[in-house]
Amino acid sequence: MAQLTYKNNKEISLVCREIAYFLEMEGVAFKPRAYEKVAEVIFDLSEDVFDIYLQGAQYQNKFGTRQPRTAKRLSGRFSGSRGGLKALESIPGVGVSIAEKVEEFLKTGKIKYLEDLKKKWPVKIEEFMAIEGVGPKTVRHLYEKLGVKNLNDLELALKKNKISGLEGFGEKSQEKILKSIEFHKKSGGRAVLGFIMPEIKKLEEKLKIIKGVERVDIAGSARRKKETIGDIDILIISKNSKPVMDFFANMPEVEKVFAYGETKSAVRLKNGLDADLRVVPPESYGAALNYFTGSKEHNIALREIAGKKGYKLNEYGLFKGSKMIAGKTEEEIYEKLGLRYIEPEMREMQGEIEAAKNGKLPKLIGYKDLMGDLHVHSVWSDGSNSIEEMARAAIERGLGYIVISDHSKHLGVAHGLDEKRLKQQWKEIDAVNKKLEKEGEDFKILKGTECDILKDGSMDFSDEILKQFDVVGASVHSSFNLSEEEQTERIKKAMENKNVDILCHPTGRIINQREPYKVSIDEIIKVAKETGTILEINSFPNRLDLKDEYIKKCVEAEVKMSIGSDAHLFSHLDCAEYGVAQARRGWAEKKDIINAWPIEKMLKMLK
DNA sequence: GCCGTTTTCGGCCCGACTGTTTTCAGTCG
Repeated sequence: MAQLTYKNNKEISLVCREIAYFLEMEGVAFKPRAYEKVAEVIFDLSEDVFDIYLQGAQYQNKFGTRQPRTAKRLSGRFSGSRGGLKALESIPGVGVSIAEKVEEFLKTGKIKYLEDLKKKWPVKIEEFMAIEGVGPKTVRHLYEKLGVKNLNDLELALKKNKISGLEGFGEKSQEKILKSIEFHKKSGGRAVLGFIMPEIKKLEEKLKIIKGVERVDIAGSARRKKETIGDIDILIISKNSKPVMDFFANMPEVEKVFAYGETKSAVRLKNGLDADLRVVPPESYGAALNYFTGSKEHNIALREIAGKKGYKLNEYGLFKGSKMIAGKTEEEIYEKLGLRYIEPEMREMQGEIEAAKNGKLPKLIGYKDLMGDLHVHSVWSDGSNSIEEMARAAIERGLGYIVISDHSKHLGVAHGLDEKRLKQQWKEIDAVNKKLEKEGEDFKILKGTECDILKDGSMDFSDEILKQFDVVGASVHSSFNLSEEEQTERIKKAMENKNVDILCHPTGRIINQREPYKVSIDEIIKVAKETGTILEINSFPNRLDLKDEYIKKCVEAEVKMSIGSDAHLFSHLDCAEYGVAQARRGWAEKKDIINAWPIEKMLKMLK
């Protein structure tokens, strides 16, 4: 095989997307959608396309019985894959032609087809696509008429007032594009769901009390519980939409109104987020909720299924001819399509449609299933509340146990505990336990630690100390920049310690702030299985570490996980909700999460 | 360009809103 250049999925996804844009620009029918679809699939793929091309083998079962076309054409029957073109074609949406282009990209770092398009249209297409309201057709128009090739050119043309004179463009178009560019320059991407949720709930409450509003639902990626959201989608049931729209567009939180219609409005809020509002009548509630929840790809798949059954699905209902056969609830729509009901957190085109068809959907862990919290801090290290305060807050939330897991001495900035203070802390835990027991509380505080994994993989406490804890968590808090091999070895060594029960926030990422450290997650999962180490789903809103696709891998590998709030303040205990959401996005059931179990069973699972 | 419980041709999700039109194309979700 010729020398290959490594390309990650993002890069491959991007070139497919670029091709899609250029074809769209040329007005080519259907092809753009084909490339776009592949771009999305590859972007979301957890395996590297590069690896699939090289090996292909273990990848085969992921998409079930899907057979590559070339294989069938060449030999009439599929004879297993060892990578190459055939393996690429087993990726959904990839056929002969796209497989060849991906291969070319891996072999030469370029795709002639795309290079030719770029020569023909020397514009920075992906730059333009980030601008709200500008699509491929507009780009073509601007290039042909004004020679605009990039955002700088566009800004210049706008400032010189050149756009509004063009055919099909007026004053407002010019204004709109200029505003979009300005916003794009200062906007910082997506908001962390757990951080923005309080504001969303406030908004929801405000809308609920408008006269005539029967129901308000937050849909979109917030309902799917994505880690971050790009905008807020709100669905309202009301027979009279006008007052709702008026209220919405005139709220003090609104900075700018993009669209104002009878059933649909869109605004930008002062906090920088966009909010879309849709008002529908009660009989369409389920259809609208389904449509507005997404994901877009999931919706498209549903509509395709509807189409094949001779139905039509839109946000108003499921129709056979002009007769509505479902729409009031989401459940009846799925049922009429021959599918089991799919929870919002799973609607990401990760095989849920297939599973719903075959009755193989998991019974996801529920938001009320947690019986304890395995990751709680106190004033003993960097927390803000006492052990007793944390315990009482946990009791209020219906939990039966918490693990006080303060930092170890190596983490000086967090006031980590040394052996001496540790002994004192244990005394306090015993005392509070006794006090609570006297009060008749059925609650237990467990002695734990979030012990640093040192650079060489050894632990910050000796085995002699570690074995005295009820629960030992181990975390990487330093030396983030090791090579993947070194970091993986370091963590493996910690997991192999017979006293280490839980690997905390296994990849160390902080959303919108810090990339994960380089580590082989597959290796970690393998070692977790071998050593019986639990992997944590850290629930803090900007950690959510493990992420959903890794959770799914754990579920498949039968590696057990824990959900920890990582609370540094009693109110942070509520963050566990986001950990559960994350677990649900990773298809986890109660059996996969050890703190959804009673305390005795949970403790037995530890080393 | 991809795909198949309408299988190797002939389809491809669907509707709202905007701006510039006077019936529609472009964009978005």
